Amino acid sequence: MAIDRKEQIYSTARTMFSERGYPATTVRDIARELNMQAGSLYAHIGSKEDVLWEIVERAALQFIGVVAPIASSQTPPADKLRAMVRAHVLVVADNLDDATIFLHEWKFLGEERRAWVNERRNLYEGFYRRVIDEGIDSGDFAAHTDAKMAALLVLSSMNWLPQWYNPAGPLSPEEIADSFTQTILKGIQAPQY
Amino acid sequence: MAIDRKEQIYSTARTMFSERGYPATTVRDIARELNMQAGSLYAHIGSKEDVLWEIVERAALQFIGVVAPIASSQTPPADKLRAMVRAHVLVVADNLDDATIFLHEWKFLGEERRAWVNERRNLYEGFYRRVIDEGIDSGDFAAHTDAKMAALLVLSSMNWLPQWYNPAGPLSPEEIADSFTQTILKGIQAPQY
DNA sequence: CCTACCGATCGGTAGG
DNA sequence: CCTACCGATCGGTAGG
Repeated sequence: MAIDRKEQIYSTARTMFSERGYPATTVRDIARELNMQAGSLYAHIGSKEDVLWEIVERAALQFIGVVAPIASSQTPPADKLRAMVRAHVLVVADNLDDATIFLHEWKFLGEERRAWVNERRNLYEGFYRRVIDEGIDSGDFAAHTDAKMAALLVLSSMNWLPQWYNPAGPLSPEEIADSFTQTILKGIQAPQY
Repeated sequence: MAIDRKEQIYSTARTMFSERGYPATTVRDIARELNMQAGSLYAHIGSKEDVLWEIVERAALQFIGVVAPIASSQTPPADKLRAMVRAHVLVVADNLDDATIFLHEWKFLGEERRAWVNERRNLYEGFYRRVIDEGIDSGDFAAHTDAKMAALLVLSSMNWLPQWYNPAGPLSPEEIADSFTQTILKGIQAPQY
């Protein structure tokens, strides 16, 4: 059984960055949890920021990797949006700490890395904006729908999820996703004749 | 013109706590901005945490103070919810830094103060849960509405607002509030006969 | 992975 | 409000 020290360091960092935040977590906190000396960490990591970066980058690519194929598929807009939100919520539920760090700790990265994150965020948000535009064009969603605001409503509910979601709670990720999308879809759907 | 040093310190702290976060802001950062020595701050403040506390407490009381009267008024549920969200968004728009700090930096307070914040949060969220319950009872909202999830949708959109709202942007606070509540209200309204 | 340590910086205080 | 300073701690490195 290969005990991968590097994985342990990242796992501990994930928990601590998520709970206390990046600046309030010290390399000594991480080392202590693993019964190591602070300096010994640097046999496995480049810097504290490198650890944050790897977590953030991984999370960004995971969200995009899961949602992009759905966004570019040929599916009716309402079904597509439902599938995207569901995929997103499942990733969050399985990677709560990564999602929290991705949403709140990326600002402590250096300038270049921060710029990279911003690009991916815009890309990701575009997926949602576009499905809603598709729905307006196809007549599935009401013509007066403000695509930007509707996308923001979807993204807000997903981004706030890590703050309250409890894996031990009564609601499954699927139920949460369905509840949100059901209300929002009904809220933006075109009048039925 | 009385230059209130204490107010200047709090004003600077508000900006910095909001932008960099509490742990990443040092008392020397605040002092430097005001052309003071770090030690001189302590003629006006008790501790760094006291400054955070005063900001968080003030924000909490402001949100509750503005929304509670509406929540307890005799108004049709849909109108009431609209008015509550509008009041909330106006407070956020006028106090962006306080809202950000209230939402994200309160966890760096000591245990007692953190508990106080948690109580007010629950109280505040209850206002929204209850209006939605009222609407379900009165038949204004669909009987199958999940009040908890609907309230969460409202609160999520409001809580994410400080992350993207731009006072120089094209949307007024009223327009933002109306857009969100319009979609959500339509999403949870009872079928019309 | 440890010992030992670096320069820098932290929140805060004493004494004017 | 400044000077001068406190003990503690920070991220990180050298040299084994």
